Amino acid sequence: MSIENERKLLADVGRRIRAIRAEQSLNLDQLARLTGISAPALSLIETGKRDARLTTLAKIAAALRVSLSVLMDDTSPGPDAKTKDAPQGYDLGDYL
Amino acid sequence: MSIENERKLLADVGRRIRAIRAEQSLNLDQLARLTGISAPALSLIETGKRDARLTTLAKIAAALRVSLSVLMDDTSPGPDAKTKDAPQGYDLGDYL
DNA sequence: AGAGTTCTTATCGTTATCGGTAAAACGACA
DNA sequence: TGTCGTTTTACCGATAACGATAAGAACTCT
Repeated sequence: MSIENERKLLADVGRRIRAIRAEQSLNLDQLARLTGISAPALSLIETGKRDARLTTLAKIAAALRVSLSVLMDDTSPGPDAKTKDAPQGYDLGDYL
Repeated sequence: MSIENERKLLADVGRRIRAIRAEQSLNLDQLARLTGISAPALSLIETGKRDARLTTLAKIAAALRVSLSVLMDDTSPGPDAKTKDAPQGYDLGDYL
């Protein structure tokens, strides 16, 4: 996890939240009341400037009536990511 | 989002992390070195006692080589959750 | 230009995460 | 009963999230 990846992750999740909120024609104030999260905090999250906690994201997902994984949605076809079950191997060399 | 649901969410995510870590035969110390997160912090997260930030969960997911949504994995068939795209309707009444 | 709506940014105070370290608890196994 | 490996818990200090509030941008109307 590089620092650029972290920024990109936060930006992506924020963008996704904003898109879903727009689909439902909610403004920040309304989503704030639905979630109990202040509008400024939501703004920071949507613009990728804040590293929200898990329960915060869960509140947003619940208010938007989508699952948490929809917000994470890593359907970016990275270098052949299997997205699930890759427990074998993992040769750590003498790193550990 | 009730406070019980939040606790359950943290416990579930923690349990899932622990399960995946066990599959790969990693101990907390090894995962700590892979993620840069201290072993005590990982322990708190896995036992559902800490509300981790998004980038923290992302580091764990990366180290375990699974996608973030695998950690969230809300495949618990709740009351017919569609898990995606439910933007219509949403009658907020005069609540807003 | 002025008013209205929405979003952004800033500041303050409270609380929580997080890494580090160290100590305690829990195993298993001889 | 011991020790070893692992995990949990407890403290510390630094950083950051979060709510509240208020001020600033941006954008659209008339």
